[in-house]
Amino acid sequence: MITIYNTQTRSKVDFESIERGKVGMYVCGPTVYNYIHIGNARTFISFDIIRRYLTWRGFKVTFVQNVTDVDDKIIKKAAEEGRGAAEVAAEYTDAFIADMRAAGVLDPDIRPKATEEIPEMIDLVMQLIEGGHAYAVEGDVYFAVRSFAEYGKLSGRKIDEMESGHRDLRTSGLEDRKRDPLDFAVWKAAKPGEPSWESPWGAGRPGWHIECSAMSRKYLGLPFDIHGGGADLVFPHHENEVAQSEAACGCTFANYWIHSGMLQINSEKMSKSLGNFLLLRDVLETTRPEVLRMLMLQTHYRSPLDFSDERLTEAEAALSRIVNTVKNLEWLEANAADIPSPLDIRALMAQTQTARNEFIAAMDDDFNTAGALGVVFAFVSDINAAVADKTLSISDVPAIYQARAVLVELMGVFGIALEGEQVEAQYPCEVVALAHDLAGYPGASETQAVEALLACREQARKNKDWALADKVRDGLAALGLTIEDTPQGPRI
RNA sequence: GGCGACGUGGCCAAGCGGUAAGGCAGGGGCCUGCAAAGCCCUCACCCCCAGUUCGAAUCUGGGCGUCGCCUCCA
Repeated sequence: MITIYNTQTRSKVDFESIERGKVGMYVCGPTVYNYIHIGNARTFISFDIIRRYLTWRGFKVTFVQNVTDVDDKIIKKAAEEGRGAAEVAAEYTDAFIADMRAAGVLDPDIRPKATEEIPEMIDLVMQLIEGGHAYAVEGDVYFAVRSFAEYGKLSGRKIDEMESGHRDLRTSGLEDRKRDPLDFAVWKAAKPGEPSWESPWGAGRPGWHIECSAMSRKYLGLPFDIHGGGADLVFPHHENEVAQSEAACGCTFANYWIHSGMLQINSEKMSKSLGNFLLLRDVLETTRPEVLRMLMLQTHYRSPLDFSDERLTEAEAALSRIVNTVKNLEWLEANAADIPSPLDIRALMAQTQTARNEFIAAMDDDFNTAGALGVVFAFVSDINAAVADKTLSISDVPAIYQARAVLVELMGVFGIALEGEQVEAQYPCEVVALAHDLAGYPGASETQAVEALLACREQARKNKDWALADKVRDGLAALGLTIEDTPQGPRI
């Protein structure tokens, strides 16, 4: 059973998807007015790992991430640069997608753009007005927070407390048009020169919050399973999404709210004023994406994560420990000799099994990547110790192969590909997982050992490593097993 | 002022009532032509105080400290 910390209940709860075996997931994407920064990357990588894990655990995940391509900041940027807002948005949308791919983040299944979903947003606004949850004022439309009794339930705030404690709610004249200072715009009247769409309230554009409400509803339906984003979006963005969506449909919006912690640089908040604002693309100039991921894996996704060059260096060293072990195992497989074995195969296979189980236990517990990574390292130590200074026998190859396959598989769940050619355990992992599950994996059965051995030989043949392939065949022959190569593959 | 999070070895970090994972760095040894990698050993009374309990890093209360959100923000 997977447990997830739900922001709304502020507790870890068992995860049950709405539809058995399927998960609908929505993660707020960026507003494309600049290249994304390393903090954005933390959030997106966190959810990439969550998505990969759910997929690996057997869920069919539908992952939706929007691009907010119409917004005040984009308009401002365009004005500064003397060009169109659409042009600015298009440039940074492309850059965003390129940056995500460079960081090893899988593409979402659906990546809606706000500007292409305007009719759905207008529909939603109309619904809110009809339901008495929103009102139009001179071309603007505001959501009436007092009309939604549960306003504040996600972020744990109460309307009255917010108003009494709020600093400067009534400073601008604009606020007077609202019935309540906390009411927020769901539709904004266009000023001259701004991008706009026709609507029942005149030319204008959608408010930020309504975009996500409309797009998530359209592509996932309500309610859906998981809504995610950075912790700084809890209020007001997500709170407002809940209010709009639930006021309109009269149902629950999202069952689980997952928020990733903020990234800090050298223990300080990242901000332009502090001069410590790091773009993802700049970091990736000098850092491999696996190393960045490794750094992020070492901290739980909900905790603040401190980013620094020192930590990057440490992450690189840590990763190389795993890589070295994989390389070592590859070498051992290729150089197994026809001699009596000094290796305790059963122990190694049991450790492989334990590692896989404990990895799952850690990840099932609210995606505890740091704990899971600890399991991986413990496994690496087990392997290294088992194999240290030994000349291995042909008969050890299945156990070695399995250990390596699982190591690669588990790191693959994190989105770190250790190597791709020899072991077919690189992502998509669900295929591998399925195969293992069907075989009652992991176990130490002869059948599996033989299968692993056959796979090994096939790989060797593919690499035209005839010496190794023949060694495997001879080794099996010595055990009384004869391999026959058929058009469908090897058979015993 | 309101809401919330956190404080574990030199650094990072898991831990969710039963006697401190893991990584990085450091020290000693082994292996090695040298090195790298690796192996073995070594390095913590978990911010302070009080309480609950047979037993607490883990629960409760009170301190001290750090940070985040409350405004656009991943």
